[in-house]
Amino acid sequence: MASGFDQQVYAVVARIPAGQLATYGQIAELIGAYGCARQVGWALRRLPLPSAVPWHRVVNAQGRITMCPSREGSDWMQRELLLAEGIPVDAEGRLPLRAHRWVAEVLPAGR
DNA sequence: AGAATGACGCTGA
DNA sequence: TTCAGCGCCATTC
Repeated sequence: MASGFDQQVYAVVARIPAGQLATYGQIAELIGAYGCARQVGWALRRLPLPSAVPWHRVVNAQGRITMCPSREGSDWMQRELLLAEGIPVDAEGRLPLRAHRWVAEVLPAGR
């Protein structure tokens, strides 16, 4: 069952604009759970597919898709979805995170 | 209740 | 830049 934590994660992920990326740690921090980046990963793991949440826009701070056998290949699906968003993903799962970094618009008039 | 695991992050080598 | 180790914290056995 999706716990409140999971709902918060989905809510934040849903705020990520198309073509932009966010990290697990960033999501965790936005929901007030700094240091719980792993829990964010679990929330996405429990996320059934297909889902209305753009989970594919969430990657690790290393700027690479977390390729893990526990995902039953959903990691490669994420790569396909990112390519569809216009984000070039390397065969090793690496992507231009710095160029597509999503910045939560909660700051006063950026810049 | 205790120990092990995990879609992570950071620092050091 | 890549690899290894340690730390955080909730979930699972």
